[in-house]
This record gives sequence, C-alpha cells and structure tokens, in this order.
Amino acid sequence: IFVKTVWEEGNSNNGNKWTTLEHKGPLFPPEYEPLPNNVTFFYNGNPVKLSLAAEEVATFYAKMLDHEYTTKSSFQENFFTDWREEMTVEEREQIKKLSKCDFTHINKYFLEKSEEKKAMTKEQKQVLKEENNKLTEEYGFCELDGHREKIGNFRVEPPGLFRGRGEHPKMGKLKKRIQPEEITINCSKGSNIPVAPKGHKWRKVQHDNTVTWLASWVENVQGNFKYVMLNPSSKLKGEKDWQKYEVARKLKLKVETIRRQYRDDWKNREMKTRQRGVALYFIDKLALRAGNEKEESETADTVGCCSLRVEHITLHQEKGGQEFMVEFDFLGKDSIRYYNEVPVEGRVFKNLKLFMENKDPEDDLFDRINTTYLNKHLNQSMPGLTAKVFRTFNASTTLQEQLNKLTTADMSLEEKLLSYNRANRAVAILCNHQRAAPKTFEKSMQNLQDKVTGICMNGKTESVVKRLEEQLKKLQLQMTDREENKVIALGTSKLNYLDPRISVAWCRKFNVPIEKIYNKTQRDKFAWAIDMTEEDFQF
DNA sequence: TGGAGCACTTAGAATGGTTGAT
DNA sequence: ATCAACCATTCTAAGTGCTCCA
Repeated sequence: IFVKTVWEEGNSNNGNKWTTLEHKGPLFPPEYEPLPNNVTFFYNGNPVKLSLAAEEVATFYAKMLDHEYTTKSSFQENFFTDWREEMTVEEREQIKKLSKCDFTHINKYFLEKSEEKKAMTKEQKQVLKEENNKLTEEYGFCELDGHREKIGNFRVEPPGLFRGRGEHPKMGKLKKRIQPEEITINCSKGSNIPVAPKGHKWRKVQHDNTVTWLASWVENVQGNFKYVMLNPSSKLKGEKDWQKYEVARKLKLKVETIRRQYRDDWKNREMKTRQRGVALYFIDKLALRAGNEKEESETADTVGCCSLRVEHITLHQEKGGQEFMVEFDFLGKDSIRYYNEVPVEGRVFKNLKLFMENKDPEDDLFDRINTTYLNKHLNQSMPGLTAKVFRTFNASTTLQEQLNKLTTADMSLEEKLLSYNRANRAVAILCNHQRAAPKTFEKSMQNLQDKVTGICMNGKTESVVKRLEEQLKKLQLQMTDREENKVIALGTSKLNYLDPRISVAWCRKFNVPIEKIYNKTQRDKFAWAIDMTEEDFQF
C-alpha cells in the first residue's frame, strides 16, 4: 500500500531519498563486431578497408541510409567531420568528401542481417528472449530501502549518430562509446559495490542519498548528464508523482485568486508586472510551457511562453468575426509546431501591442521577465507552485470536466470507453500532443479505398461494404487532424498530466474495469491511485 | 543577480510484440 | 500461415526548475 504520510509528515527527512541502495551497475552495450571481409566500403568507386574505429562509425551512417536524416546537409557535415576524427592519418588523407563515399554495400549487409533475424524460428527467438530476460533479471533491478525495485534504464546508451529533433545544429555528430572510467556509481556505503567490467574501473563511487540515481555519466555531444534511474512503478517515483498531483489539487483552491491577480496585473503601471500578467494568462489559458532560455546555436530554435518572440504571434483586431484575435505560430518542445488562433481580452490585446512596439521580429515578446522570476512570483501565491503546475492542473481539470459531460450511467461499456477516449483527446489537443503520421498512412488509405470500390463492383454483401466504409471514414477523420503530417497523439505523454485518481474514480463510478483504460505498465505506475479509498478521490 | 551545473520530468520516435483479417 | 495494423515498450532527447557560486 502506498504510504503518502511519508511525504506529508516528513519533508523532514532532510531531502534524503533513501537509506540503503544496492545495485549491479549499468549494463554495457556489446563490443563492436567488425564487418566480414566480403562487406566493403567504397571511396570514389574503389574498395577501401577501414580501420576498426573508422569502420564502426561508418556503419552508424550506413545503417541510416534510408533515413531522412542522411539527406540533411548539417547531418552529413557533422557526421563527416566527426568521422574523420576517428580515422587514421592515411584514411584522413584519402577520404576527403562524403559525396564520394559509398556505404550501400554495408547498408545492404545490415538489411540482410535484420531479415535473417526476423526469419529466425520460434525456438531461436525464444533463446534470445531468455538471454535478455536473464540480463534484465540481473541488471534491471536494485534494492532500495530493502525493497526490490525495477530500474528504468539500466543499459549504457550505445554509440551512434546523434539524432536531434527538428533543425538541431548538432544532428549527425558522433555519440561516443561510454567507458566505465566515465561512469559515476551511486550506492550505499555498506552495500555490495558494483563491479566494473574486466580490466576497467569506475570513474568514481559515491554514496549520496540526497539523489535518486544509481549511475551517471556526461554525454559528449551536448555535455548533458545522463542518469540511470528507477522505473515509474517504483515507490520513489510513485511518491513524487503523487506529490505533483497534490500540488495541482492545491492550485484548484487558489486558482481563482491567482487569476484575479494576474488580470489586475494587466493594468499595472510597471511593464514588468504587465508582462508577467499576460504570460501567466497564456500559461493558464493555453497550457503553454514555461519557456526557459536556451543556449543559442547549440540546440534547435524552439520556445515556450517566456521565450516567445515577436515573430511568433500576429495580432488581428478582428478575424473570423471575432474581436482581439491572437495568432500563435511557433515551434515548441521537440520542435512540434504550435498553431492556434485565440480570442483574448481587450486588455491583453492592448498590452501585447505595447510589448511589441518598436521591436524587431526576433526580439523577445516578454523582454522584462523570465521563468525564474515568474516562478518566484508564483511561489509567493502558493508554496510549491511553478509554471508547469498549470499544465498538470488544466489537463486534469479538462479530463474531469469532459468525463462528467460525456458519460452517463445508461451507456454501454463501449460507449463509456468512447467517452473516455474523447475526453483524453480534448487533453491531447490542449497540450498540443502530436506524433508523426504513420509512414504507411497514405498507402493504407489507398488500399482501403481500392477495397471498397473493388467490392462494390463485385456486388458483395452490403454489410462488408459498410464495415469497410466505416474504416475509411475513421482514417479520413484522422486525415483532417493532420497538420504538417502530424496527428493528434493519443499516446502515453498525456499520462504525465492526468491525475490517475480521476480515471480510477470514473472507472468505479461507471463500473468500467480498470484494465480497459490502463495497461499493465500503467497499472503498475498508478498502483498508488488504484489502491486508494473513496475519500482520496475528488480531484 | 545571473549563470553554470545538476537532477529530475516530459516527450515523440523507434522498435518489438500481438492480434485479427485474409 | 501470412501480413499488416495496432498497441505496448524502450530509448533517449528536450524540457523544467532548483542550488550553488561569484
């Protein structure tokens, strides 16, 4: 049973995350396996036998030949620069232009290899699976405060070419192989210290119980920290998750006051305060992200609320019969496009005009504020409140509202589930969750269309035609969602924002089995909510 | 007060596995 | 039995926000 009192009483545990922690350390990817002699790389039409290091990097590129990445010039340039660093002096002397490199033979080799793997017998696949299970059993768990807990990512990330999202300036750079000498191990003092691979030692072994990670290293492309951490099903993560929803729940009690306050700020004599008021309004109304500053030219050019630039919004005094329209068009997290036309209050509109006065398109819209300032202000309104809490709060509130609106007791199970899906859809739209349309999208449309016409012509039964037409309609519906070949995602990301207690309560109220809405992984993650008693329910 | 460093959550793509239609 | 569509899982990039230091 989930013990929430740990947090409520405590907070007094001085920020300690655990008392004892024991694990086996991370699992390293297999060594590089050299290509067979009959698989060749060609330069300028001539076969070239590469050194081991250069060959490995070449295979990273060769494996991606069919991917869009390899058509992008910055990917090609970054790859080629980093590849040349791995070459011997002689190789570097010889291989000077990527356009003269021919990886197709290597590419074909890997395609064949994956075909072979697919064609393996059931038994062979089973053996492979067993081996994998054994590794998971050994490395995939740790012992934290006497409990066996699942680890989220126990494998060290294998080397490869960096796949940044959107127009990332570093795409294609070589992500180097991590050595044990670069890894810091975190575990408790008296525990069995993980053993480094033969002939190696760890960078460092530490015993810091104020952090939750088991191992860490610094990645070479962007210099970011990487961590081995626990699975969401663990108690440690579950408590943190619960805590997040508790803050959102507290906001419910305060939100009207906060809204009144930021509306007041719109008429403040200080520009800074006005900007704060309008930014908060966007964060609240549109569920925008906070928008921290980012290192220019080190990352893709994406923004959130505080980092919006003048060029990202267009003001329309009147549009589509509505007054005071703001048109948003910018790239957000993961370079997902945010496009929205929103009617706003006259005061907001006037303020936006003011903020944009005498500025260039590339100037900051909210030039007097940043996320730190905003969060400091929010924290004064309510302890623990930050910009991101609004996303959790508004997503959860939307789900609850939609569920109330769309579900009735007399519905069949199927109808109830449809309502649930629709409610989730509303949240996905609010949070602008999108994913790439499946590559097979166009094709499957065409296939279906062909089938329908084919059957009609053959005079098959009406019911078959009807069923197919329904499928087609469904696809077409998805089609209308499409914007820049993205579709509204009903995937897993929404689960980060929706208080599971809302869903659990809904299931109980309408007699829907929990496994209809949560799969195994989700049930593990939300075990704390599923086990809860009635009084904990109301969001 | 601002920036670097660090730890943690959130995110879509890729991959892998299952299912259901043919 | 096959194959594609669907769904779950894995992977790791890309955010948020706090702390520490000058």
